Amino acid sequence: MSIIGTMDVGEPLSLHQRILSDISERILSGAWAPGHRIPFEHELTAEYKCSRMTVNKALSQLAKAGMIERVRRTGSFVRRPQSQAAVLEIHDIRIEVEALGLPYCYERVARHKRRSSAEDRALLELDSNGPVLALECRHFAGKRPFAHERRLINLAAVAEAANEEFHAVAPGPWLIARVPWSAAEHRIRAVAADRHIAAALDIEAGAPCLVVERRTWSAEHPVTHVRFTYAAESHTLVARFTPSQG
Amino acid sequence: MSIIGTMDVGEPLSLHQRILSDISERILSGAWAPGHRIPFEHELTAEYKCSRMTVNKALSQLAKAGMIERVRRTGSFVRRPQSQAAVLEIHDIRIEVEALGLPYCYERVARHKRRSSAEDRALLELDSNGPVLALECRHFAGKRPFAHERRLINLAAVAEAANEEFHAVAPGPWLIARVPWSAAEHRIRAVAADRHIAAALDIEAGAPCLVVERRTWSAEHPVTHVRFTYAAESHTLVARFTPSQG
DNA sequence: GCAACGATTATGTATATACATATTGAAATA
DNA sequence: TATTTCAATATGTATATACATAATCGTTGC
Repeated sequence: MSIIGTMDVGEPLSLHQRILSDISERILSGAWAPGHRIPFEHELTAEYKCSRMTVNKALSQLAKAGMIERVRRTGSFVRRPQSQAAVLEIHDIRIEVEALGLPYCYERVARHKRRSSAEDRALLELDSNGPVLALECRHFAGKRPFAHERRLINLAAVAEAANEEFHAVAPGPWLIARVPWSAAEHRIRAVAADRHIAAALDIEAGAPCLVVERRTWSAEHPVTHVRFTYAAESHTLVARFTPSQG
Repeated sequence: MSIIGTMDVGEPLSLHQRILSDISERILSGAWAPGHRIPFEHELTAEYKCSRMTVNKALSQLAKAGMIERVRRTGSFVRRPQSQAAVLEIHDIRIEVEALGLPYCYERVARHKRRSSAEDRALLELDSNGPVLALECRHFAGKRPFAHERRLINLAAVAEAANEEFHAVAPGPWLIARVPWSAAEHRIRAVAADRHIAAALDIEAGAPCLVVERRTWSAEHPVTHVRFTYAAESHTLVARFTPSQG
């Protein structure tokens, strides 16, 4: 799946693809258990009647994906699944709402430009007290509030944000279209709604909420920190697996 | 990072690695913005004084990773980051607890073997009413309950589980060591603790909790469904980024 | 018996080459 | 002018080859 890419049954697979899917299928089905030595390159060369380079490319890819481990002079071995790594797709909120079949609506609640406070610097992992833009927004699914957004943008990294009101466009898509980001860190946790959040999401204070925080860097520079808060009933994150690697 | 692998500065990079890191660095830094046409293979061949095959392998890898898009006769182009995909590592609870520097302790609360009920079949996505093993466990960090586990195991897929009491070993590691799994789906959400969970985790009823549910398949067969519940203060999931793909 | 050494072997990396394939752009034709 | 055709071009895939590198095995020498 993830490693192999989509397998169109119709078209003729390339040799590379065929070797890849054959082997990973045998591993994932359990036919070749963890620790099993898979055939040597020269054996696969014979089996598939192709050059060693072709086999090598496929096995190297499986090794990079973490499904097998290769050791010189000894052979290639099926690795046991180690960590339960999953790919979590965190989409734009508009897309999530529209996937529910509900009309999406966005509201900018507040916008402040200021010198970064100590708290701002902690959230952004910023050294200097340069200017930041603080935003508060709400995202609606139909009439109901779907998510609350509290965001800081480092104006040293994204100067043009200072001229944007964010009345019509949400800061998330605005930033994605503009800033190539190179790293991000997400933190996901459950919290009880404080009064402010409860009012914004139209729920009871103390009700459980899902909080997704994201910090984004672009080439070493902190770009933005955002905290999304969802009412418990409104939202579930779904992560699809990947089987491999340690 | 994810695509490039760890970059040891000390050792001499292979040409392949050098091309890969050079190009992705230029993309991630923003020097080559989304839509930008990166040099043709024959130009890179000249720049790095290597064969086209070497360049091709590197570019193919970047394309597979979703950083660039390649179109014949036209060139290769930097893709814009589309979805905020993040890799969420869901480790074994013992490892998480020990990472906190606390002693880990496991308790099996209950164990029932039964024909699958309608609810069981819904959770496992099972068709037939074959036998299942229902387990309830608690995981401790020091003296405090850290997580509550409620698990169903499909005995049709893992018959040997019927003979295991799970007194000494937690079902998670036991299964991982035995069953090669090929797919998993995670659902993450916030809930209020009901009375049962509240008692198990030693928190107030109604307190916010983080719930991680996982369904696992092995070669088309449902293997297990597990629901972990964490008290809000005790746990934060951390997901690291990946920049690319659509 | 044990350490040192070299031969063997499987993988790692790179090259030159060949031909297939998709797309563009210009020339030829209707 | 509109359409078809064809050559040029960049990528896609595969081959044969070469040499490097790491680990193992068997032999030799102490």
